Amino acid sequence: MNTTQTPATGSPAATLQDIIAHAKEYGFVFPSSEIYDGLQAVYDYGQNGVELKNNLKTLWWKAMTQLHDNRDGGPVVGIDASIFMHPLTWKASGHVDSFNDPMIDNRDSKKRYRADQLLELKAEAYANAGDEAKSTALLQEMGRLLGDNDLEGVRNLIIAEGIKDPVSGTDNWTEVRQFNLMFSTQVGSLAEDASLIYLRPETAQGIFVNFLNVQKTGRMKIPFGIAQIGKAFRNEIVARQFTFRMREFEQMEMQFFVRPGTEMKWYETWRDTRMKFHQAIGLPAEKLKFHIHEKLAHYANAAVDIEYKFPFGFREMEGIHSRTDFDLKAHQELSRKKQQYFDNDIDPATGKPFGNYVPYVVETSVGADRLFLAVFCNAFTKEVVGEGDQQKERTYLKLHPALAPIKAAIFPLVRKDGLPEKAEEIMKSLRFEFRVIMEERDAIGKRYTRQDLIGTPFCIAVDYQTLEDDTVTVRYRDTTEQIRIPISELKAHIGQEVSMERLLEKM
RNA sequence: GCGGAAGUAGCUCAAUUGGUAGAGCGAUAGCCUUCCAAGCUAUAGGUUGCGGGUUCGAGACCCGUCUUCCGCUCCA
Repeated sequence: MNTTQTPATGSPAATLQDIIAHAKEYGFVFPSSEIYDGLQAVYDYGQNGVELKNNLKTLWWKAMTQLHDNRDGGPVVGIDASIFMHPLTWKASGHVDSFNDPMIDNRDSKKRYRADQLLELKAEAYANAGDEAKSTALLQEMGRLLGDNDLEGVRNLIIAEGIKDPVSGTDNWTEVRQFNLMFSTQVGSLAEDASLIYLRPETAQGIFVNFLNVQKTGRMKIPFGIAQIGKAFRNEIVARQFTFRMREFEQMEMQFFVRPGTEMKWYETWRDTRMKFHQAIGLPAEKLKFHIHEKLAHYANAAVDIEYKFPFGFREMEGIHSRTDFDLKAHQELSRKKQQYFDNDIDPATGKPFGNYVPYVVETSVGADRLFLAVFCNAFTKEVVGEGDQQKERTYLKLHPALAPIKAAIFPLVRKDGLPEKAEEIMKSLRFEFRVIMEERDAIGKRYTRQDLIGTPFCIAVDYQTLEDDTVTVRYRDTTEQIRIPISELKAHIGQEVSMERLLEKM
């Protein structure tokens, strides 16, 4: 896997290591707090990475909100909910109860067990042997220890009870660990008054708890959607593969509220809409596929992933879930606030309005960091160019111009005779429209290459002819070919290609 | 979590048996220059991931630790 192969295209295959090295070397992704040896599974975006990521987020936002209005099946509006939420939120969502298990490993068998289940089995054995008192006492002791979060006590109890691993037959246990999905912190400036809250493990709940706020204040009619981009936090058991699985990550989620019974139609619609998005931004169809979930989460009645072929294989990039009315119903029960919608549309079956109901929800959830990684991997290109002795390797980022961090670089051919001044004039006229930079140092070939490495789609060269007739050459990144056009046409010419509109039109 | 590999300048990598840490590229400043990383000059940049040990002496050997990659495992 880590050997460099030469596929039929003549380009050496890019490995994840090449991509990680490139991402760091050219200011896209840095390991977090690297000067302190980094922090596992946490990364920072650099000066170019943040531009690319922002472009992806903007594009998603526009694709969701601008392209879906009330004339188009169902509008989508956005919100920005806070990361802190009332602790009961996570009780309602199921995150507190489902992901708080005390785990213990046996060092000899390498098997992992739930510590509470081991003790329950032992208690059951006592009960079966007729010693009800001992069984009850054990369960009570376990309950007390778990209640106090005394994990060492739980381990001691397991050993004291002589519980052995059924596989290895030994009691060579590791310490008991709580595999908390969620990060917790305290709210309250005084320690004794502080209460425990969580950093959200998904952005979806911020949408659910605001469902009625948006519906009422926006006079929204079902079906409609609420979109949100925001950070979420999860303690991953195994954090691996660069930015693919991070502890702090950014989600781009949209919850689409529908009339019960219509959810499968909308599920299919959104599944196809989202696939089109990924293809429109330049991810090739052969590197994308659907993966249907066989095992469904506690809240879903249908689920499919859109997977991208990363250098380490096909992996989930986006999930489309039919979440039923699970979340709104759970919030309704726990908060005792109705999460219902009165549907005035006439039901053709009865001739009466559909009436009150808790809406069903179709969710699309894509990881901004995973989308970034997919786009970055796909753009990373190594090509052998030239012939014979002139042959050399060329590396560049084949990013769609609308996604590139910098849209155009302006180079005076030489640093004299007024060319730098002319170049600066052009730069200043273009920078109101898009991100441009000017470079005058070093040989022009080197300047072209530097821009190739960060994916700048256009390089504008100012030469002596420019001084005579106000034309410049525009060099295309992917082909290195050049055309000569008047300065007055630059804005329109480049603007056309770097515009997000061209991408949105394809969706 | 288990097993394997690695960590030396911004990057890629050297450094014989344990004996003064180097090169290329890149970067920066200046000069030169009419188009694809290739001219000239100068400069900066390293307690060899971190901590301990062995030794007269450790980049190298030993222990621990952190980080990364690969394979398995896990992932509502």
